[in-house]
Amino acid sequence: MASRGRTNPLALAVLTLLYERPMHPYEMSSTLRERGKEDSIKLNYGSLYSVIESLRKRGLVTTQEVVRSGRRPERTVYALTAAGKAEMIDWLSDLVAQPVKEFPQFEAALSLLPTLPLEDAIRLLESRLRRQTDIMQTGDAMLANARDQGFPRLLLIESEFRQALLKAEIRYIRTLVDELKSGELTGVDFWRRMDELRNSGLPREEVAARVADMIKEGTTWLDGHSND
Amino acid sequence: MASRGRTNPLALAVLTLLYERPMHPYEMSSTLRERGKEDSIKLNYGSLYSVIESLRKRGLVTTQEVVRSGRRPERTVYALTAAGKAEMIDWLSDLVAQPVKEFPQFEAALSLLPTLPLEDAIRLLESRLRRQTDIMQTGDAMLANARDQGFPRLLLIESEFRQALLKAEIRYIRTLVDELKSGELTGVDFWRRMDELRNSGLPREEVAARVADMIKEGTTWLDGHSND
DNA sequence: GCTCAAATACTCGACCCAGAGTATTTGAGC
DNA sequence: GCTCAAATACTCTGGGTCGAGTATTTGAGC
Repeated sequence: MASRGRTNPLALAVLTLLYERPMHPYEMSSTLRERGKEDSIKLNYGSLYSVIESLRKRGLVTTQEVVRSGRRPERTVYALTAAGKAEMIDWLSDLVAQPVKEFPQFEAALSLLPTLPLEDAIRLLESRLRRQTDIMQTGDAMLANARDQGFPRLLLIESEFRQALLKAEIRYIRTLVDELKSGELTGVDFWRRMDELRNSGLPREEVAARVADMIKEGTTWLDGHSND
Repeated sequence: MASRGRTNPLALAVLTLLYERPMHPYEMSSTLRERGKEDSIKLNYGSLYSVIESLRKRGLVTTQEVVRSGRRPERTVYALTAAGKAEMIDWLSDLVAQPVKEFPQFEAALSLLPTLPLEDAIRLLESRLRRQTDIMQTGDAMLANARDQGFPRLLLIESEFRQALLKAEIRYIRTLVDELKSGELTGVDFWRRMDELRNSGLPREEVAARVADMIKEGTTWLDGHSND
């Protein structure tokens, strides 16, 4: 298995493009942009040229020819090798079938949320909700429009997927805000006491100690739930 | 706004830990692990030491003391500065309130899916569904168990959130598989014809041309839907 | 009191990536 | 036919990240 260097999905996109026909890097970037892939695959020039060079070193693509029109920079045209085609199929199949653990920033933020005062956290979450709702509506409008134009849904599944996740996110946060406000989420009472402690300028070590205690009180639940 | 160098959320986690009390790096990593944060914030030693060094350079933490017990390596204890506390609050607030565009690998995979033969794609998606379902059940069991132990839900919101997204993902893929099988998703008919073309060893350029045509036929729908 | 695995505590180098910078050419509008 | 913005086509550098490697110490079990 040549599963080294499967970090940047942009490299996979390059392989799929060269599966269609030989291309030079700049053309790859414009094609990806035209097809709307830059919404799903992070694309920037620096990375593009360096992933292509790394594919070449690994023997997955070859430089087919170097053309020059006028005094423009040379355009190096790349083509897919047999190994490249195999790697493309293997990598893509893997991405489809194997869920990989990812670390969305907002999940990190949630895990640190009680560091902020409760009231602030609620305000910030509500502000996020408004923005998310805007994004969701724009996306839905775009999809509806595309459908009306007769654009095949097959080429929009990644956007539909993103919208589905976005909606789930919104639903979860809405519920969370409600439960924070009503205090029905267990631990919120404690959060309130923590905020009071922090406000009434007690020695920070005292506060820290109590906080640590409260967090500790129940860490026995930690058992293996690995996924790779 | 000192919003440079807000790349790795691990740095934010470090700031929140030092907000509780001074610590040395290894203790930070064990604390994060104990509290189950490594599920939500990617943690590895190499990054830990380098993000701390970068925080120090930016004046957000200071080295408080260097202790040595026995002939063990020295432990450098770090503390939060005033600027560090401000940055922590600002950064965390930002993460909570501002949705950031991310690029999950599976979304990339979906956007390239029609590169694979239809039947293979379906098989792979079904295989993913099985794995996702397993992960989901493990997660639900873990959450139920924690709740039974009296563990405060407040400290589990990031896991609840992850489960909510996972379930949405499963729902979407289930529907997608159904629609691929029934052919009710527009464009699947075209996918089938593409597969036939590729199978009946026609000149690759011929195939490529027809594929490109089909993809092009409808790219006018592309209008701005930016979010940053 | 000996052994060996696990925990403690970090270091290092190779690779990867982002984004600003560079230089030319085309083409729309006056 | 001149100008200037947009498109074409990359290059370079600095910083970030990963994961394997190193070296000591504790402690459980025989």
